[in-house]
Amino acid sequence: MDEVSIGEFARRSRLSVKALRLYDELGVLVPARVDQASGYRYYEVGQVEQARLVAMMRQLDVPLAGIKELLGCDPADAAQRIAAYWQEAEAAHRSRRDLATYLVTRLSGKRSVIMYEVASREVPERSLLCLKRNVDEQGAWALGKEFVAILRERPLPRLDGRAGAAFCIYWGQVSADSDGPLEWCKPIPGAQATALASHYPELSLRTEPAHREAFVALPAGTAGNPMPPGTAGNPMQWQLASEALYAWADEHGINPESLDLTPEDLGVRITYLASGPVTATSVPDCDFAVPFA
Amino acid sequence: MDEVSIGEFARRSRLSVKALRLYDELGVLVPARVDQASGYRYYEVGQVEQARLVAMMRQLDVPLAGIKELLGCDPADAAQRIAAYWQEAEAAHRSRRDLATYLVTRLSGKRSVIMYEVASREVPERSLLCLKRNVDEQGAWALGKEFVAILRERPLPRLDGRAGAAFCIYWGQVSADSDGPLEWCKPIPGAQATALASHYPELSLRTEPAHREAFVALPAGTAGNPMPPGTAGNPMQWQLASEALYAWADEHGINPESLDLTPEDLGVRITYLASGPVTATSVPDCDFAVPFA
DNA sequence: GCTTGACTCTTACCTTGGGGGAGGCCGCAC
DNA sequence: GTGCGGCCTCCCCCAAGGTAAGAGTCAAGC
Repeated sequence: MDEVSIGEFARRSRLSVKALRLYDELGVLVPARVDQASGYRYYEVGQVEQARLVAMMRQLDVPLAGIKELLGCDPADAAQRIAAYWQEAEAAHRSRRDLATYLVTRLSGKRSVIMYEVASREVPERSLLCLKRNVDEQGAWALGKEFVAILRERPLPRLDGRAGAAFCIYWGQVSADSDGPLEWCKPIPGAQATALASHYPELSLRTEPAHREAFVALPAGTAGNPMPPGTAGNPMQWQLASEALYAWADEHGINPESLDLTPEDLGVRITYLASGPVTATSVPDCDFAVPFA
Repeated sequence: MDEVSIGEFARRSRLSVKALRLYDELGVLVPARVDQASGYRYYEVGQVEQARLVAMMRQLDVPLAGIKELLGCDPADAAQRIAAYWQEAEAAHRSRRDLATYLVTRLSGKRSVIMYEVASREVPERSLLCLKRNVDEQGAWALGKEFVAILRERPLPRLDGRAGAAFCIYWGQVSADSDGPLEWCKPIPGAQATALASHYPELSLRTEPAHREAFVALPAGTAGNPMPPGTAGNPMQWQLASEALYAWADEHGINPESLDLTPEDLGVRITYLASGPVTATSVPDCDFAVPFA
């Protein structure tokens, strides 16, 4: 018989007996036969391959529920999903690497560590088409998608580069339990503002006064970046950005209080600089801006 | 007063109230004052900085016990330890990246994926100075250190390159619960074997018959590499290596059974090719070899 | 001074992916 | 028949919190 006991199977698959029993219970890796009387689990030798697959995925920290799913779908599909999963893991790792670098540098005695380059820009008075709503962490994603969808429905005159880039403002803390308003904005040419706005009944038109902003460019592909940054995965990146802004303000003799930055990062504007469409997989570049007086 | 309640402190530090209470309990981050009557925790505003430090370290997956330690020692020391910790994390990540690549490639339909280059070599009859002992996962490290220390006590004629490189053989499974013998070996010139051996009473002398070995070079800096590979952190790398060896055997018409490789990787020889001394921080290159008939 | 609502306290249970052990069967060799 | 090792289930344990329940506290408004 090419049937082996759980202990033998554990040796061959390099999984622990304990893990195998758990995988059985969760339906991730079920023994070929379970003796009715004794409850003994018997695995077929051929199952070793699948067991090794499970072991590898666990090594990649794929949760067991995910592994179960992946084993269920066809290999090519699974490959694609693992690749996507790994891309996320890579992004998270890069993000953590930034943080580690910052931490080590700062603890080494450097007084203010500049991880991100800060710059300031003048923003002229401009007209904005806005979509503002109270959303929580889940809704943040959806709101951004909705906004993009509305804008894409009807054509809009192109504004060059950053001038035309959409951005969103975090008016309140956006997290699982607090749904502070989130406002998506798209600058439009002032001359045609009223005319254009009438094409978008879902959006409101407002005029933003001229002001100055300090901003940092956030590296592309950092975890949590694609969408609700600070909401999704990566408050640390925000923290590094804030830190950079405070250091910059300090250096340029700007009163940190006049910097419109609360500990909760209210009023922060994230501008999405993606040239292509923002999809679930694309990772737009973005910058983190704060107006100041 | 620059004293704030736990909720306010949570907002400023971006930590959850629950986490703060846990950190208090574990002594990682203790409030400046706890009201005797009400049990309310009050933090000083100045503690925010330390709280953010904790948050960052947690983001890097430093365990709370480790954070507590790091907060205790001086910043420069902490910086160094975090840097070391991060180097390990980087190594682990590279190792997982290899695994992800392998997994995706294999699931994409490639029949045999060669992650590591396999080659074979003729090993002539040679004399070995050996230290063999039953050790478990903890002891594996210690045994290697002991071996190196013994050899370094007294001079030994230099053998060039791989010919002289020390290696260790896993005669039994080395893990937390099974302490299969581990044997460290250093090849010495046959002519002077007996004379040399008399200088090392702690080591035994044996002659290894001529044989052929299939081997793969393992990338440097992979987690678990530095020392007890397969014992410490990284069975997956062994699995990829085994996989590569099996594929190679198949390709070269070698009966896999004649390959001296069990599912438990018994008899595997790890050769350490580090040119410098093997220390706690150096990460030697190594290869994974299996004799075959 | 009282009420109300927001805040905080403790306690206890849930999560993921197992590790460890106790107490009880099972099977095989001698 | 008697070990001995392997296997079973059941229960408790870990990190690092999240969530809920029930009770006590604080501070603002009236």
